[in-house]
Amino acid sequence: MPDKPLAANSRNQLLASLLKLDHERLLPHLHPVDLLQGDVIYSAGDDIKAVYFPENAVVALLSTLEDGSTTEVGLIGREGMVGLSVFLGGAITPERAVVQVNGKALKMAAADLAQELRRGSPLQVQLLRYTRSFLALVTQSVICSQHHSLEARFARWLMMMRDYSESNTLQLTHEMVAGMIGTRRAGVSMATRALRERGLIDSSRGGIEIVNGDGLADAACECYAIIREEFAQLHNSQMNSRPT
Amino acid sequence: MPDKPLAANSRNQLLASLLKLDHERLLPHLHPVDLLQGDVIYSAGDDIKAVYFPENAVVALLSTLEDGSTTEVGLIGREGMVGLSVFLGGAITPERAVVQVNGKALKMAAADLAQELRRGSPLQVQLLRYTRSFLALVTQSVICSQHHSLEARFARWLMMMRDYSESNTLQLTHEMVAGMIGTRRAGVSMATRALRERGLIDSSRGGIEIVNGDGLADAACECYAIIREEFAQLHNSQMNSRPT
DNA sequence: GAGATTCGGTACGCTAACGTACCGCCGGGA
DNA sequence: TCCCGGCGGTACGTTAGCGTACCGAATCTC
Repeated sequence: MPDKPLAANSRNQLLASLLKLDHERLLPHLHPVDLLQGDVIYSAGDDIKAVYFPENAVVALLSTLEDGSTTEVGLIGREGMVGLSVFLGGAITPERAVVQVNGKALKMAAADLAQELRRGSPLQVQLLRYTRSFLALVTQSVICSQHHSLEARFARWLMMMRDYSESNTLQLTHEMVAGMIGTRRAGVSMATRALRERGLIDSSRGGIEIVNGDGLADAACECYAIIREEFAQLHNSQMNSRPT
Repeated sequence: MPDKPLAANSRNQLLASLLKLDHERLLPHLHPVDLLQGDVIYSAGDDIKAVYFPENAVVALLSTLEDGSTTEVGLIGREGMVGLSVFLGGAITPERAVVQVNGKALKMAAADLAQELRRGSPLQVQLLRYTRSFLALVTQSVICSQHHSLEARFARWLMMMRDYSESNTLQLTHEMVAGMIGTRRAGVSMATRALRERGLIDSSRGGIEIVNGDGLADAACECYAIIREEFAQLHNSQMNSRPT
């Protein structure tokens, strides 16, 4: 099975898994947008006016507590959609969605998505599957943040960012990472040093480079492999239901 | 709006929200079963042969790590369904499901559920809504286990169990609680003592009694109120779409 | 009622991570 | 070119929670 997307198809796997017929019906409602790192797509409690199908952008869902501390509860990339709540029957989003990696996405009005789903679109089945994988991701994060060390979680997060962005070079400050994995900035600095001393990453001001992906995967907690497996299955099922 | 269920309706809110017509069509496929504390409904990786709509039973979803440590990632009661994965397009369950509180549930073959959904049942919409709330629950647990103290999480958990079981008396050992909130047994013992000294709970061998619910709610982290609110909304929407 | 088993209380040393703070450095803007 | 704000390195005291272990009490079994 070739990995090359059909010309008419989006690089977003959710959309790419649709039959050409369905995909073409959606096309007029899909508007390409550029997402820039730091862009806030939704704030907590926002009405969702549009959903986004990332093509090569990566978006993080952040949960915030009363005291201001935050933790990332999910990452969304090519395989999914930002704004799942709309699909699940809600109008507002409980979390902040922030762009982590620059890239393109296809924007669609929430109303258009609702309309498409009402007509019994195959997109429904794909979104259900994606919801399942996303739920698995969040679920794993619960036990991960309960039992795994900062360093192991950091390594997992770096690997996931690498997979999502398909790049070994990540532009981010320790402060941002701290907000993602839910710790202090100083903790990230120490974990960075530890991983650098093990020869797994290289770091500079505002950036981290992964120099030994395999090693970093070993340094990551088991959650990395589990989540990877879940999304590999999702990817397979998306590819299999794809037109030839 | 009376809280008294219609004679024909189940005490499970998901089912109760269906139109009489739809509900009656499902009836032949719904088999009452008694769930006993400790019963393992699914083990991790199991094929899901049946789903369960709890009426007054409470079921916990547990995630387990390689080293054997466990954490509860979700609770399911009257408002939902055990076996969401089936609805989300999966055949196997990633987590263990264990009965926490004795009670009745309605069992339905996975195949029957799939069939019902294929015919475009209103159950679909209800399950989507429930999925949304469940996802919110898991999401909140991520940030909770990252930032809140053992004692606060314990208090939250007790309050949630109280709400689900509608009883101030919970039968459970410290060991079991430890497996739920993902800590040591000894930690639960200490937290129990702390809450008892504050006059919020009473404890005996194999049991905990909540003597001051309001106080315990205060002792719980903010996550309790957030989740409660989410499920209150779900409950409202379930009641509103219910036949009169 | 004796013996076995489970359960809870408590203690000890230990470590990961916290909150905080200070400082030097790099890089962009005036 | 200088300055200033952001960023990262590092340190210090503190603490929550861990792993472990031991003991007595409650409960179950026969």
